Parts: sequence; structure tokens; C-alpha cells
Amino acid sequence: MTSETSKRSPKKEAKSRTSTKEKIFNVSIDLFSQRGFNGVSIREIARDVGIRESSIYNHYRSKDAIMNSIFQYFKGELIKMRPPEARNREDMGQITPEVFRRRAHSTLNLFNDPKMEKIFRIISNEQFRDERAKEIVLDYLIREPYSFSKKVIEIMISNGKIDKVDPKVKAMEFQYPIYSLFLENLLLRSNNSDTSLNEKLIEDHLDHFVNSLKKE
Amino acid sequence: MTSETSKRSPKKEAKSRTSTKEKIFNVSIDLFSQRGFNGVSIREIARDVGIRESSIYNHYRSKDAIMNSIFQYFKGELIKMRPPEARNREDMGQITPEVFRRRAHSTLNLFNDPKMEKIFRIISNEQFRDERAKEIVLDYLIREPYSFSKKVIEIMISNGKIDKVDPKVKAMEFQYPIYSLFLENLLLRSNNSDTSLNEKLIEDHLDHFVNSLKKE
DNA sequence: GTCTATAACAGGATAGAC
DNA sequence: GTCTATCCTGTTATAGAC
Repeated sequence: MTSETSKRSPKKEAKSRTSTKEKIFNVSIDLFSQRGFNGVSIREIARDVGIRESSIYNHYRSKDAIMNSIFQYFKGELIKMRPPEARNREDMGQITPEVFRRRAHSTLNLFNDPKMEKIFRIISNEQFRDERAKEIVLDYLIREPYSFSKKVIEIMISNGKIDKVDPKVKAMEFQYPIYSLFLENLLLRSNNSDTSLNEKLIEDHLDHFVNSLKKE
Repeated sequence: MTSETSKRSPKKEAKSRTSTKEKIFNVSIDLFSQRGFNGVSIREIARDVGIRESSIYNHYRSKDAIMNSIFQYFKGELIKMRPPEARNREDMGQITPEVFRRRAHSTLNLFNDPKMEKIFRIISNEQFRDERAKEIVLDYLIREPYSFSKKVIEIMISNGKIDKVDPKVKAMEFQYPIYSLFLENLLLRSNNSDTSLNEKLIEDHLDHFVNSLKKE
């Protein structure tokens, strides 16, 4: 009933090459990031994958369902990269100011992955009209990193590791510039413009902030 | 607005309060900010204005030309609100750290205008795929305010008004958080969410920065 | 799982009457 | 300046053969 060459069970498929569903997923990321959700048709996706439009519907219920899986993937990757300290209350005890530099670098690193970079573009482009995109920007890219920074600062103060500062303001002064610097970085990259000044600013910011926390 | 077909007869123009062209302009801002450029059809714009689609083409050459006039309007408003110090080298002499607070407030104030707020949303939504939008974000919203801040800091240092700091880093620490705080503010507003924490953070940032510049 | 075929309709833009 | 009528292409999605 099954011939190994022409038919494969979905479970064994991961072994050899990318499944059609994965191809649809990847092609959609490419196209959505280039022309926006509304600027891309199911036909284009199908053409780039190499199948007919109607076949798409065997894998995703609708164009919007593809978008949804892209958002889910992005959130999953962000959660996976959260530092252990963000989840493990006990680890907070041994924390040093260097944790800020480390987390910033791993975030920047995550977006060196072309897939994540493209999804960030999609999210930026949809942030004011798609509730899912808005939630990602607000909760995953702004508030959670801010809250984490604030908590770390509070703990370092109560541990006597750093001098007394206002955790609300200090956390903001660390975290908020990073989003803008990062957006600038991705805009420049999408332009093939030089990012060296921007990257210097990022490193200067990290240095300056970590130093400002060191006890006198 | 733009140099689109501006051949209106002077007699008829005095009659109606808002010309058809202005109506098209305003309706387009509403619709584009809600559903994005690609999500809006010429037909919808025409319907909301109260004319037929084909009549649009008497005022704008194409849908894209409407978008262009929106971008031009936005840039014009931003240039108009630049502080005199940003254009007049002589005024730089009498400058005090309060100039940072003033400029931030007038920028925030400019975006209390619903029209400007909506256009900001449009620009955010197009920033990675429309070169005009990208230019506005990079040049008008990030780099120009940064350069202005840097220049002001340099001048205040050479005047002895403030202690010696690195103008590059200091200007970044002032300007970059403002963009993120501001984006957060507009995302929250579009959500009908509470913005009081965000606004408190903005004021704290301005206070903290202006104080950090005061000479000891 | 993919194909062909097609339903059912929306898209931007134009021509020409008034 | 606005209208009606129309062009032609593109759109999401479904039905049923293989």
C-alpha cells in the first residue's frame, strides 16, 4: 500500500528534506517580510513553493493561519532565549551587572538569524493593525525585558551589589534605548547601509550602563 | 499639500469648506492607518468621500500619489516644529539643559494631533518596505533629533555650562529611549490601554536626564 | 497530497458622456 | 469634476479527479 519512494508518512518526513508545510512557512516569511501580509497572495506563496494554490489549504486553513504560525514561532524563540535568571528565582542571588550585557547580546544574536529578522519586519509592519503583532511588541519586546531588568536591579540593590538607584528609571534607561537602537539597526540592514556607527553606539551604551552600576 | 493636479478654479474653491482633494487626503489617512496601504482600495476611499472611484483620479494620479502627499505633509509638520536652535547657530549660545525637555514635549504634543498620530502609524507599518517611510523614521525621527541633541551637548560643554561628558553617548541616552517610549505610548493608545505608567516614565526620563547635566 | 477547474468577487485604472 | 460603464487582472477559497 505504501511505496517508500513516492509516499512518506508525515512523521518520517522530518528526516530527509523540508516538508511542504515547512516550505510554505519559510516562503511566507520571505514574502510577507518583503511586501506585507496584504501585499502577498496565496498564489505567490504557492508559486514559490512549487505547488498549486489549492494545495496550500491541505496544510493551513487560511492565509491568516500561516501568519498565526509565524507569530507563534517568533514568540517561542523569544521565550527559549530568555536567560535562566528570568525564570529561576534562585539564580537571582548570584547575579552581576554583566547580566545586562549578556542578555542584550543574546537578543541581538537571535536577530542575526535571517528568519527572526524577517519576522521582526513583519511584526513591525503589522503592529498597529494586528492584535497579535501588537501584543508581541508590547509584551515580548518592551515590557518583559523591562520588567526583568527592573527585577534584577531591585535584587542587586537589596543584595548590596550596587548603590541605591530608582529601579524603574534605571531599568528604563537601560532597556528602552535598546529597542530603538535595534530598530535602527534593522532598518539600516534592510537598506544595505553601514551599521558600524549604530553598533558602536550599542556597545557604548552597554559599557556605559554596566559601569554606571559598579559600586564606588 | 503636493503638486498634484492643482488646477482648481478659484471661484468654486471658496464655496466648500474642505475641498474634495482635502477630503480624499483625510479619508485616506484614516483608512491607511486602520488597514494599511495595501489593505485599502480606491473604492473604499471614494465611498467614504462620497464620490465615484474614477473621480479620485481627477485629484491624484494614483493611489501611491495619495500616499506620497501624506508623507510630504508629515515631513513638513516635523520640520515646522523644529526648535529655532536647530536652525539658528547663533541661538545656540544661550542654550540650557531645559531645551531637551522643551523639544521632547513639543514632539509629544505634535503627535497629540490625531492626523499626525495616524500618519505615524502608517509610517510604522510601511517602514520596512516603503523607502519614503524608512527615510522618515531614520532621518526625521531618529537621526536628526539625535544630531541636534549631540550638537547642543557639545556646545554646552564648550560653554562650560555642563561637565565634560561624551556627547555621542549622552545624546543617545537622551534621544533613543524617547522613540521607544513614544512608540509604546502610541501602541497603548491604539489599544485604548492605560498610558499613565508610560507617561510617568517619560517625565522621569526627562527629569533624570536634565538633572544629570546640571553642574555640581 | 497534489492536481484542474471554477466560483464568486474585488482590485487599479481608463474612456467618454454630461 | 463627477458620473456610468468597462477592461483586465488578481483574489481567497472550494469541489472533485487522480
